[in-house]
Amino acid sequence: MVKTEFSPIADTTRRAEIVALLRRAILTGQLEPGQKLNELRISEQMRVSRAPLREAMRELVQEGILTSIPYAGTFVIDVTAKDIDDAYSLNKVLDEFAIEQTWPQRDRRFFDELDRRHEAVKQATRDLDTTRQIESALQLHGLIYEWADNSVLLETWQRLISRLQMYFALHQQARNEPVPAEDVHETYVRLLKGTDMRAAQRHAREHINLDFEQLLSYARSLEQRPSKGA
Amino acid sequence: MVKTEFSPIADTTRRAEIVALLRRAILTGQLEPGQKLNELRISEQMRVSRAPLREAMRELVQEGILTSIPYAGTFVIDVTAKDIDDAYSLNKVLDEFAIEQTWPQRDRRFFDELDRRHEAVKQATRDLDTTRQIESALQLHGLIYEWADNSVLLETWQRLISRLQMYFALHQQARNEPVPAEDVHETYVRLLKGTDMRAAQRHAREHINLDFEQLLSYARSLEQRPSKGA
DNA sequence: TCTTGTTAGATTGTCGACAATCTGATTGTC
DNA sequence: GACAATCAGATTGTCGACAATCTAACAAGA
Repeated sequence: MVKTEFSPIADTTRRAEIVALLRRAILTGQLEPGQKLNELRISEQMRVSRAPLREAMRELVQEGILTSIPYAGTFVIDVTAKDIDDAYSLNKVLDEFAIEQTWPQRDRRFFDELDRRHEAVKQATRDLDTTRQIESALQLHGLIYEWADNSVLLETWQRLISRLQMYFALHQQARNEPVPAEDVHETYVRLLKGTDMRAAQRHAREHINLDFEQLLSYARSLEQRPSKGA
Repeated sequence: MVKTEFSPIADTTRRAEIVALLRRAILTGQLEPGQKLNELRISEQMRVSRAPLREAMRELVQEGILTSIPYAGTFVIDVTAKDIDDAYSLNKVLDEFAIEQTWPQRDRRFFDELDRRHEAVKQATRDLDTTRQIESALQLHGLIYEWADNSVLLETWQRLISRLQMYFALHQQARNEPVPAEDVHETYVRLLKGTDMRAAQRHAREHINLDFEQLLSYARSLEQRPSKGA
């Protein structure tokens, strides 16, 4: 008897699709921070009623990328330098923990998946597809969380990553430069395959440091010149 | 001119009240793990329509204490020993981080608040009010998170605490014993007031350890004899 | 001129009804 | 009797309309 593995079938509710659409629009920067989401207009554009749209928005509010004020509206969260700094410092701690938990569980499948995701980043870089580059880089980084076998940790990471992805997308969009050509993940992958856990943890911390420094300076520059809002 | 400070007025939507009602029912164990929430029945009991109820349930799903299966229903999450273990080990890491961040920011107001919350726990203990004892103990423990001045960390803690409160309530409910009379938080409070940060971190880790061990053995005993479901 | 009261328009919150889907029992067939 | 097809009931998902609330413009009065 062949042992076939079936993945869960897709959610077939409008609500789930709306969540996916909105999330993507926010995380890619199509919807700007602070922007108000008009329920009537969006529901007409999507050809759905307001009920599933509102339920979807509730989910994204709890997910932390929308914020809601009763009778006033629902808005894309604002990005402050402090938010980025907070997320960043927590991320350092979680990374260390995730690596520690994952370390003894690394096996052939782990290394294969590591290579696969690393390759995806390199491909996106070659294609000059910044959005996919950000997504795939976070996917690569998320492997240690998936492998740590701790559902609460994984959830926490995914909430964090929503914001980070948004920050990175805005950053990329703003500076509008060609993506870095060199492969900044080479060392990270190599150390995760090695035998020195401390070294891997240290590198993760410093490596992330680098990316965040750019983000922070960008966010600070935004706050120098506060926008008038949408 | 007197400078009066006003706190934001309460949310006046039905949705917000429903969220509060449901959350309380779940976290105090009135609604059992795995139990299905019938939308029609609950909406009739609360005298509201299903729309705000469903939106409230979406929020609690994202909060991690409900789980939803399309066209099947929304259920209170199941509590497995692994979940508790996962939450527990993450909590240790976060505690350490929270103490580290809070340490340099401790001031008079911090110590006063610490005493106030400690007193609340002792009062609930004297009153033999187990529900309030759990709540106030978690409040005491949460002070280091509120003081760490990291919004992402605080959010993470609050998500974690929802589950922990549920676990503790179920545990208390199950063993049905009088609450411990001795004051297990005395040392914790004293160390947070002291000068040895490492000692405080170490104690937090071990102190939590104790509580969790009880929880874990309880959860494991449940899994030995799986319930038939509601 | 500044403040306060009013009003119209737009938007969010809530409701009741209908459509889509699931579950379990029943029926019919081999 | 075992099994598949069908059907009724219950429940969730979605819709369109109405109620409650907010915002901004305007008018009235000190």
